[in-house]
Amino acid sequence: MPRAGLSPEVVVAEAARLVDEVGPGRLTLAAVAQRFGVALPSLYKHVGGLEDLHGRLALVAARDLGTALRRAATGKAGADATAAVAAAYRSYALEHPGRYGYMLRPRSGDEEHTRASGEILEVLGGVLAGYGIEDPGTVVDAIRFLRSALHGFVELEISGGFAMDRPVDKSFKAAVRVLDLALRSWSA
Amino acid sequence: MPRAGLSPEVVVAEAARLVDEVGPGRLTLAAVAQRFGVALPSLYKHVGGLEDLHGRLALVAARDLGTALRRAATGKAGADATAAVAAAYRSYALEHPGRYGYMLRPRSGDEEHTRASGEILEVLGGVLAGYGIEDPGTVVDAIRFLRSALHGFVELEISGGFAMDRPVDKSFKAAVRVLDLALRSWSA
DNA sequence: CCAAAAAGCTAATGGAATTAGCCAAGGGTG
DNA sequence: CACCCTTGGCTAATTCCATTAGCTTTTTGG
Repeated sequence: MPRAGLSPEVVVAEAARLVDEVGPGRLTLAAVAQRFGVALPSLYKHVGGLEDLHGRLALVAARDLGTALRRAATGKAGADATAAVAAAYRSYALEHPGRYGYMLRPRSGDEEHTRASGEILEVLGGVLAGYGIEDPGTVVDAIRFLRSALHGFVELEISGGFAMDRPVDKSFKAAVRVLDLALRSWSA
Repeated sequence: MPRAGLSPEVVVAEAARLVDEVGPGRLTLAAVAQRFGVALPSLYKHVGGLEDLHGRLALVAARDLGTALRRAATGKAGADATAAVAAAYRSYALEHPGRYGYMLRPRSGDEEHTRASGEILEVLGGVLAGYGIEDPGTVVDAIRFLRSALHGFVELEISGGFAMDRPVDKSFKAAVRVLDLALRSWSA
């Protein structure tokens, strides 16, 4: 029997692809194994089980989203930065709805996930810097608000929560506009 | 064997209580049956299965949240209404994190859920009316923005996404303040 | 009082996760 | 080159859950 060439990274990457297709909550080790043409228990040589796999997906999502946001934000400031980061956030979530759904459910005590999340927050903090928001408490409030709006929007969009007869793109544009507005006048 | 006095409503209510305790994704028919001291298959006399139960929880959540918001909004306008509705939204989600997690995952084609969601949107629309937002497209945009911010905030809070050293209450107050600000200047 | 619907039950099936333990592949060392 | 031992696959067995089928008892309405 030739070997399948698995590794934790390969397994997680395939699981991520799979979950983006079938949706979060429908990820099974059985389906992952099938994709590799491998028996289910073989996966346990690379990941610790289903829970562990979920946690690894959370890490992948947080990391990839963080780098996407970082890329989008570089060289921009103010409204430009807000728009670019928001668009990147939405794009990532829409293109990877499965893994995105796991992002907020890391393995408890996952150091790396904490770091990856910190990267996301740092990018958002960088956006805020362009608005002259300085006071530490205020920065946290603004980051939380920005993240809430972005997360809420994409999750509602992914789950089909925007059923009214109006292009979601337009609503997103409007949301970005008003986010910029809110940030500009935050200190006031 | 005496009867357990089950009914669809009773089963769903108990499942809702259970899922608020154990968290969404950890709801099993086995656990529900155990709560009633009943064999698992007995539940199938009242609900159509696990998927069906999920959908019913989604309906309960949408309905209850809708009435909570409606109550909070009555007799208020402008910033008061925004604050009251936002607080009610957050309270409901924090007190019922399990069922809240199912709210956006109705059985496909569930008429009643659509109606219940419509009630929520109507309340939010009522809040917007107090800000003089009139243009239909704009109203939809604003409703979506408001809902995104609220949903995103409570979901991040529930999932432990607010780890930074700052009381979440303060951040929520700030979010409500800036939401009011955004709505006031939406037309501008 | 009886019949039939409703509400429980047990039994059987199937799928998924997990654990244990076996065996071959293949890489490094003598 | 041969050997060993780590690694990565396998099968088998267990457990848990969901689901379906079919039986029995309760309840209720005529």
